[in-house]
Amino acid sequence: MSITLKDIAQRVGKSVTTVSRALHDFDDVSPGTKAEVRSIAEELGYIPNVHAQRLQSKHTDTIGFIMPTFGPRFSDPFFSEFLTGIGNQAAKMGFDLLVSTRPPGTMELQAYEKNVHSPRVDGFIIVRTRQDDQRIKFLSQMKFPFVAFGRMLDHNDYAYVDEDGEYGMGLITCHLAELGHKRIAYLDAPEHFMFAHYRRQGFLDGLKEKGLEIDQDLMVTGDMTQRAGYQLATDILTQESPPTAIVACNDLMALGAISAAQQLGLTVGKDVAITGFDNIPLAEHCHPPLTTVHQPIYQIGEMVCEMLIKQIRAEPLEQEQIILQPSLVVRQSTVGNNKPL
Amino acid sequence: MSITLKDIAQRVGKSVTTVSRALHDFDDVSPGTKAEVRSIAEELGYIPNVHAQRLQSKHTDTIGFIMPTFGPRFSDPFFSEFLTGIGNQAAKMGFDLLVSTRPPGTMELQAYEKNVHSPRVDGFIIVRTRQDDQRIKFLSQMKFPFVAFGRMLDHNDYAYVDEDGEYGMGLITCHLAELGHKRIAYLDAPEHFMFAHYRRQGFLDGLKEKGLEIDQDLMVTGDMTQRAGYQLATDILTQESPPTAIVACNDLMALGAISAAQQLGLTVGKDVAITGFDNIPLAEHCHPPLTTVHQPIYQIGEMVCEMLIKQIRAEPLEQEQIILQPSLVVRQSTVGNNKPL
DNA sequence: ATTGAATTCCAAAACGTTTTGGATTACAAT
DNA sequence: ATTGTAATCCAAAACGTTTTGGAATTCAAT
Repeated sequence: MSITLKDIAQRVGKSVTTVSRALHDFDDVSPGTKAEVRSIAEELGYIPNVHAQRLQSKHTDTIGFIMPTFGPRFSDPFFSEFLTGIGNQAAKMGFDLLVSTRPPGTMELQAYEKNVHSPRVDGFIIVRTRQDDQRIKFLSQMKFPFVAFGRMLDHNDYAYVDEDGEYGMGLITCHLAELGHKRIAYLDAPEHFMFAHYRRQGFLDGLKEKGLEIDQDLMVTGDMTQRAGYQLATDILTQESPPTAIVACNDLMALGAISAAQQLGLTVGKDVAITGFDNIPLAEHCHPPLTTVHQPIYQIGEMVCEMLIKQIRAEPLEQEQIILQPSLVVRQSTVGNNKPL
Repeated sequence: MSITLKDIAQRVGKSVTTVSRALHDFDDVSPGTKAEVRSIAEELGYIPNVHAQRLQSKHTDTIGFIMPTFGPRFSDPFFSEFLTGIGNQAAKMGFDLLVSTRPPGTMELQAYEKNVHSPRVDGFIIVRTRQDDQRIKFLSQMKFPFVAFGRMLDHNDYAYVDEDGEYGMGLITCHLAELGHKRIAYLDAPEHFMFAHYRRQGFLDGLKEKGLEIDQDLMVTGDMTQRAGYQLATDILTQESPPTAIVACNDLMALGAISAAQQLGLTVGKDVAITGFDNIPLAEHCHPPLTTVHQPIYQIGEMVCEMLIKQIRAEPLEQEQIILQPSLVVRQSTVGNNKPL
């Protein structure tokens, strides 16, 4: 059995009330009693029963994160890094982290409902916002605290952090245009993802800015995996008039595209330029290293978590909505130099 | 405010006891009352308060998973896939999942202690077992339920699932030996990891079986990241008498090694053979595709979770200890054929 | 001596559930 | 009429905490 306030009270010869208040440093407990209570609590190894606390206090000191997973073989490096960010920050601020995994859809929404109604968490972190995002609509309507990584188009009165994907993808497109590329393919993600929307827009803006044509045949969509990148790039590079550059909307697809190009005997960075987006750790140590846009996922995880906890505690936020300006990371997948050292 | 048993009791005109027992289908409640209680509960949208339930019932219906993370930029595809496995299985069996992130060490052990003493979870899932694993020692000593992914050497009386890394690495080593390789380098992981121990053993056994010498200069250790694989392979391939094959103890380091070799102008699969271990999704779609040993991480996550929940529920396990026999996946990083299609 | 204020304490209620240990009623068997 | 049994119900206790609303004591000011 574990130690309760009652046990301490008995040892000290005071009431449970006094012990509780001593441990919480109320000023109607004498310094002597406080010291004694604390020392005995320490000695007995007292750890409060969270369920009693939560039942009484009506809050859970827990934040919820429902991971939108796709299929069983779900292996996205984004999540482990992001999770580390929120996990570390939550621990630092004294919160627990409740994680669920659900494919987007009905079951996912039910998980939100369950956790809201039975008060399992005090707030949610939402990632990969979507057009017409049911999660955000539901939580907004319930007035339940949440912070999102990602914006929405119509709905703008909630707290979020996002990276300016439009700007970032513009940087990439201009970079390629300045290297002389005219026919540039684009490996898109499903359009319901907001990040895909912004990045695509940035690509189109970039083309326009540089006076380049948009070739619809060179715009294809995949599921963001390396496998998809491989297949789409293979298709595109084997058509009659292949592009000289491939812009992938994320690093994973770019890595697949690199493999595809190499499989076709092309030298990436010379015969064809390929770019990604996210700057995952893998991007630096592939061959050739990938030109991409950096996204500080770990830090975003920390920020989002901190904002959520402040919101839960009703502390003021300096900024409700944060948009990070990304930077371009130029590597050899666009600027060649693949000779042996 | 949310609906409680009291609210239902008032509406039905029965006691709280009866309402509770009706909802739990006890047979000392008349069928008519049960029906009425249920319909009213449904109508009011009753959801039980988990904290009251947990305070009363002494169990949490929650399993804990403390991710051993290394540094902030922690991006290991293993974790998202494994997490999906345990998350899905836990949801299927009606359990919540509490996740923490801690670098191995004191803070990590404190997290276990906190979650055990304040009864936050009913059991733990442990991954990447270590020599002299404090987590396992602590939980065993506390008689607190847990299931591990991974074995230990001395301590064997706990439930686990593991893949036979010794056998798997033996397969790889023999495969390379049969291709005629004599000088084979080994990219090891830190020796305190049990999986590293077994895989290394399999490599050494394989060499011995094929009558090959062990060259200590060709055995180097890294931190399992792609970056480490890149650097170690660069070192090894630029020494005076480089190996003809590199065996990495995991896929991530193997991918780094592939990049390193390519950076040096070598053709992987022809000039040098490189192998991994884990068969992460990336391994299939890199260039050249990686010869590796498959590890069904998602399924292992499911299994471990199911075993843990059964253990918590005191249901019998068919098997307390499961060792999976892995299979070799031969791809072009060892068997060449890198011509354009 | 009385009043007032400060200090230190605590019994009881409350949070929402489940469990315990009967109580009540109805009805058949004696 | 009494006993036994089955069916149905419930008051009260319990889980461990925090909060409420005082009570008791001390000591200084009047």
